[in-house]
This record gives sequence, C-alpha cells and structure tokens, in this order.
Amino acid sequence: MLRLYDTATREVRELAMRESGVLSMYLCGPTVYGPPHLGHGRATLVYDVMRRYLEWSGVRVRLVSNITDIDDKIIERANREQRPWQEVTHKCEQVWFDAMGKLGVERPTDVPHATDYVEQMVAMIEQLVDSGRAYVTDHGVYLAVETVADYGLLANQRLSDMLEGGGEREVFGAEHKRHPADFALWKLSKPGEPAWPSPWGEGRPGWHSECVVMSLDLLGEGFDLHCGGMDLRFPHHENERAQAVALGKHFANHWMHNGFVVDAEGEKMSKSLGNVDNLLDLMEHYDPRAYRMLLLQAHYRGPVSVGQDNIEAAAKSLAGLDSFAARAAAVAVDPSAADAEVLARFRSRMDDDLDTPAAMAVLFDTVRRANAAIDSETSGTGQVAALVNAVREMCTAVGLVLNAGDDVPADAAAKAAALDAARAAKDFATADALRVELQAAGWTVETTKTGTTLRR
RNA sequence: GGCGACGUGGCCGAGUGGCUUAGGCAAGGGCCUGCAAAGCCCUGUACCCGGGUUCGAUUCCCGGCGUCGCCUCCA
Repeated sequence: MLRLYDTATREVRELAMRESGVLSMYLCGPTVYGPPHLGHGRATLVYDVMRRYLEWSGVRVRLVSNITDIDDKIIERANREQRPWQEVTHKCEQVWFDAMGKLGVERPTDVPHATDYVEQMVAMIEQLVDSGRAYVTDHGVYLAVETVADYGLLANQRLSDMLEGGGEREVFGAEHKRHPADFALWKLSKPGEPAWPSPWGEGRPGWHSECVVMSLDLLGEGFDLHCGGMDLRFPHHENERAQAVALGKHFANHWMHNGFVVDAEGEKMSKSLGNVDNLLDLMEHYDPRAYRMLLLQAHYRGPVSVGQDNIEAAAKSLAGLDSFAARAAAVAVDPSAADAEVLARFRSRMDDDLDTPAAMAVLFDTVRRANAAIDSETSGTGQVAALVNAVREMCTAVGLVLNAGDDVPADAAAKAAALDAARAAKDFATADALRVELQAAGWTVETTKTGTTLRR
C-alpha cells in the first residue's frame, strides 16, 4: 500500500481510498495564457508517475485536472494582442495537451473547464453569502476567513502570524476587505471584460472558487487526494479548503505537493523571474523522456535543478536502457515471468512516499544483472527472462518507454546486413565504411556476435 | 517579522545509529571485440561547522553558518 506525505498532517501516512481499489484525485491544472514552463512539466510528470504506478498496481485512478480559462492574465494578454480571450485560451490549451502528449503524460480522466462551471460557482457563493461566511462589497464578494476555524492548516501558520510579517507586501483590495486575508470569490467586471451574470452584478469567479466547485462536483465530498505544486499550498489550496469548510463539506482527505524546478543557483524558476526556458524549448532540444528520467532520479518533494548537465546525464542513462531494450528484444514479453523479488523491492521503494530515486536504483541494478546474464548466456535457467521482464514491468510502472530500435527502414537494414556480410568475409575496410555511413545518418550502430543492430 | 525545507564523494542525487562501497553521469584500470560500440568486472574521492546524547553519529538533540521556498501572480 502506498504511503504518502500529507501536507495537512505533516506526516507520511497511508493513502486511504474512499472506495477500495479506486483512487479519486484532483490536480490543479494550468491557467491557459502562455506556454507551459518546466514547473508545469515537473508537476504533471510527478503525478503521471504516481498514477501509472497505482494503475500498474491494480488501482483504478480517476484523475480530474481542470483548465483555468478565466483569469486576469488571460484578459491582459487578450487585450494586449487585441484578440478574443477565447482564442488565447483555446490556443494555449491545445499547446498544453500537445506538450503533455510529447512528455508521455496520460490525459486526465476528466478535464473540466472553469467557464463551464460559472453557474455552479455562483450558486456556491450565494450559499456562502447567505450563511454569513462571505460578504458583498462594491468590488465583489469576499470570504470572511476569520469564520473558518482552522484557516492556516495547509500553510501551517496561524492567521495572526501570517499577517504579522508579510513585510511590505501590498494587500490587494485592502480597502474593501474586512480582513486582509479575505479573498475574492467573485470579481465584478469592468466594461469590456468577460462577464457572467450574478446576483451581485456581472463579473467572474475568483481563482480559488473554481477548483472547489469542480472537484466537489466531479469527485464528490471526501475525495481521496488533492495535489499540485508547493506554491499552491498557500493560498490556493488553503482557500479552496476554507470554502469547503465554510460550506460544511468534507474536502480532500490527503494533500500532496511537489517541489519546484530551480535554476543553477537553487532559485525557483517561475515565469515571474523571467528566466524560464519553457517546456517546449526543452523538448525541442532533448528527448522528452530525459525529463521524466531526470525527475525520477530525484524525490518529488525536493527541489530539482534542471540544466544542460543534468538533462544530458539523464539522456545518457536512458541510452543505456534503450541499448538494453534492444539486446533484450528477443526475450518474450511475459509479465508473469518477472522476477518477484525484484518487483517486491521496487514496490517497497515506491510505496515509501514514492521514493523513485531508490526505485530507479533497483531498475538500474536489475538491468546490470540482466545484461550480465545475457552475456553469460545462462538463459536456459529462465534468469534472463525473469530479469528482462522485471525491467519491462518497472518501466511500465513509471511510464518509461524504452526504444528497442524497431522500425528500421529497408535501406538502413540492407546496409547493416552488408556490414555483417563484410565482417564475415573479413573485409573490415568495407565494414567500417558502412558503419561510418550509418552513424552519419544518425544511427547508433552496435555490432554483436549475433549481428548488427541499429537504433536512433 | 512568521512558518518551513535543505546543506552527502568531480557533478546530479537517495539513504541509514555501527556493512547500502544506494543509483545515474563523469574519471581510471581490465575483460570482450578484427577495431569500435554496447555490455560485464574492478578502483577512487562523502556526509557544512561547533558542542551534546551514545560503547559508537553522516544519521538523534542543541547552537551556529550558508542556501532556498511560502506568507494573496505562480506547478
């Protein structure tokens, strides 16, 4: 059983499932106003690994991840570029899922859009106003945070402490709010801005109201897991939770937050720093699998620096796995033959708060043993098949797709055959020439006793 | 000012009260190979500083120093 760190209780505890064998999880999705950055890639990969691992373990995962398609930044961009905001959101969403596809991130089971839920949000806000938990001003509707008993649970701070420092930070809308920490549930719109009707006037919902409504609508009260990046812990998740509590509803049972992508100096890489190589750039320059590999070799809660050295090291380790996949291609695929001891070790690492670096150590160790077994040709014992299939299982479990180098076009295959023929005839000059030619065409050429194999 | 995370060998990065030489990348030596590649075997450099607890601490406690994050844009 998977044990996971829970931000709310600050301990590693079992990830309980409301319905046995089915995990309901909610991941805060992107606000679609620009290209995805490295941090988006990390978050989605972390949860993709977890999802695949659970599914591999026999758990059915229902993953709901929204698209925030109403937001001040979307409006800003639309105005700046003088085009309809819907055009911005549609385009960005398309780019988003295209990038996710390249990363090998499975599409969520549900992708609710904030704009499809405005009526329900209005209904929820009405309830909060009626029950005295929220109040109306001439700028919008705010939640009265002081009415929520344990506000600050996820931030692990008391309201009074949060306010104390804050330093010279500007408190948005301070002049309209009863308490500086109160947050907007509904923002009245200015002329020309996207607007929906409400009892308080035309406007749009606040960010924090979107996710509560959508998660509760699709997953219901007391769903299993709510996740997202560390920075969503406060205020976003805190405020989502505050609304649910104010409504008297059970919200998420477990909270999970992933660490940041940082630069070489250890500083958070986010769009506000303006130093981002975005995710699209990264995937243009490197095998997208290398990013997954890199993240697998770090713990999800810690910071990860993403730089040329790192990503290249990850790509090289991946090359070793590909080469293994190629030489093991002849071994029949048979999950039931996978080495049980290896898989048990792998599981115990993964179940321990998703210790993927340790799990990868098991993977690499198994690859080494399998290579050694293939070298010594003791395949008659079933050892090779057991280890090879264990490797395949582990790769499946974390979403690593190995490149065994099939689909070699006919002309390249012919050259490889000619190379083998030349070697057999001890015409090494010709063989070397062919090898150079193939390498120049971008192939990784491996000449073995059993013949030449080609991989991209 | 409040809350929190972290400081491990050339680099990345887990982990543990006394043998995990974790693992990956890089480096050196060897085997294999016509030569390579791939693979296998072997090798080295670690746990920020100062106290304390302990038979023993990189691992626990206290104090420093340093880096980073959050405290209503943010994965």
